[in-house]
Amino acid sequence: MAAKANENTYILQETQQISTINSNNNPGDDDTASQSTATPADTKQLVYEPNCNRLGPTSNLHQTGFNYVNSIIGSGVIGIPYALRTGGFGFGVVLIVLIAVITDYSLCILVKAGNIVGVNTYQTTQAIAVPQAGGGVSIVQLLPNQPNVVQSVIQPNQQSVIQATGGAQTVQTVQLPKGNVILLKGGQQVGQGSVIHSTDTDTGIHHGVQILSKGDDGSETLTPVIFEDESRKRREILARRPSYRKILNDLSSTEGQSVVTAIPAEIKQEDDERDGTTTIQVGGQYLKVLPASAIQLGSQDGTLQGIQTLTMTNANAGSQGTIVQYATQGQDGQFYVPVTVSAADLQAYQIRAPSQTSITQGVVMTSTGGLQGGQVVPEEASKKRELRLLKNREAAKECRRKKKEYIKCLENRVAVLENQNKALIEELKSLKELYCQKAD
DNA sequence: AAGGCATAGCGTCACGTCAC
DNA sequence: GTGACGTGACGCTATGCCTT
Repeated sequence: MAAKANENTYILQETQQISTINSNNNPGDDDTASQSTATPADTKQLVYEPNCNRLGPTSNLHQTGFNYVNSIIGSGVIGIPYALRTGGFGFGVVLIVLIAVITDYSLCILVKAGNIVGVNTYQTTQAIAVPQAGGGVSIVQLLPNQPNVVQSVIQPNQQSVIQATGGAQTVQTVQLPKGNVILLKGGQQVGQGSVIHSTDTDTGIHHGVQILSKGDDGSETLTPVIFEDESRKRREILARRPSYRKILNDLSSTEGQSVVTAIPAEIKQEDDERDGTTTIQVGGQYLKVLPASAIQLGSQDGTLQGIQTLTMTNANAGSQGTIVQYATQGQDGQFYVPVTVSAADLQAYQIRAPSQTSITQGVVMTSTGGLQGGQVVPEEASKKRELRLLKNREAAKECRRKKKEYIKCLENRVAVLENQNKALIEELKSLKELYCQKAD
């Protein structure tokens, strides 16, 4: 996809927070790039992020000026980040090159000390940065192989303009106010997952960069740019296998939800308003307390069908009740028998088996901790294993439930962000129209 | 109706993490 | 070090949908 001539507009909005770009994660890289450590002797170096979302490789640096960046070819269209050490500037800033592949063309964004200083779209881009007295890159020339030239005048912390002349894929106007939204027009595309290496050592705050691409058909896509350190954090989080309990606890705390805690340490109780039953937590498990009247051994039609095992384990040394687990051909489950129920009473406890299951295997009842109703007393090892399996079974259920809830949360968040993106696009539209009117 | 396929849910195992 | 817990991975089963 070739960018149409004179139809490229880049607008940055809001304060770009990238003030120091500190690359890392490059195997073998000494990772010393910073504003204070880079020296003119430093070789300009692209630092490759092996784990970043990127396509293609090819970056070659030239000692003169900026760097030489080959475009990355790929129909997938993806942002490709490289951090630069640019000691050649004499003041040791670290720059970023973000390449957004546009099929055969690339978008090159150079970020210096809080400002994006150069934007270009060429198949191959070569840039020269000229430092100015007082610090900062004030003039940037992007010199592609083709006769396209982009010149920019960058003033630190001020709106800057880059202009280009000539060539079929000329960038005509690049505006760089304090901002972080890049608007592309003229059929350009920027893929998801673009990454910018950044570390704001002063504030630690990163504002998301979003790239708005406008297609030939008028469609617009706003693409968030993921900062490298955010990406790294995400990878770290993923590597640590986050606990959905923690996630959901966070969600619960933010959403004002609470957990019942007014029950003694070992057993927590809460009432389920949905079905009127009571749920207790025993050693981390959540079990439903069933009154004798509610428990019937046998299906609704009175036949014993489907239950293969009925296991009773006393998780609390017989002082607080017994966990009863039943296994059927179709569905397993468990419930909690309070301590007030005697062994004789237990005879009255019956399992309300799922209606779709059938009981033909007989019932095996085992118990520990004083209840003598069982027919088989398992050995210690098998008892422990049974308990472990029981707990793990419940834990797996809980984990899956939380995972589903978490995924729903993410989906909701996606919907919210999509709406926000739409709103931002509309805002950009209106601002752009306003700007054009004033320009006229 | 039968078979194939995709999907969801479950139980279990293995492993990492954490608290003690 | 050890046990408890959470979670990914794997295999199995049930269910629904589609095709033949």
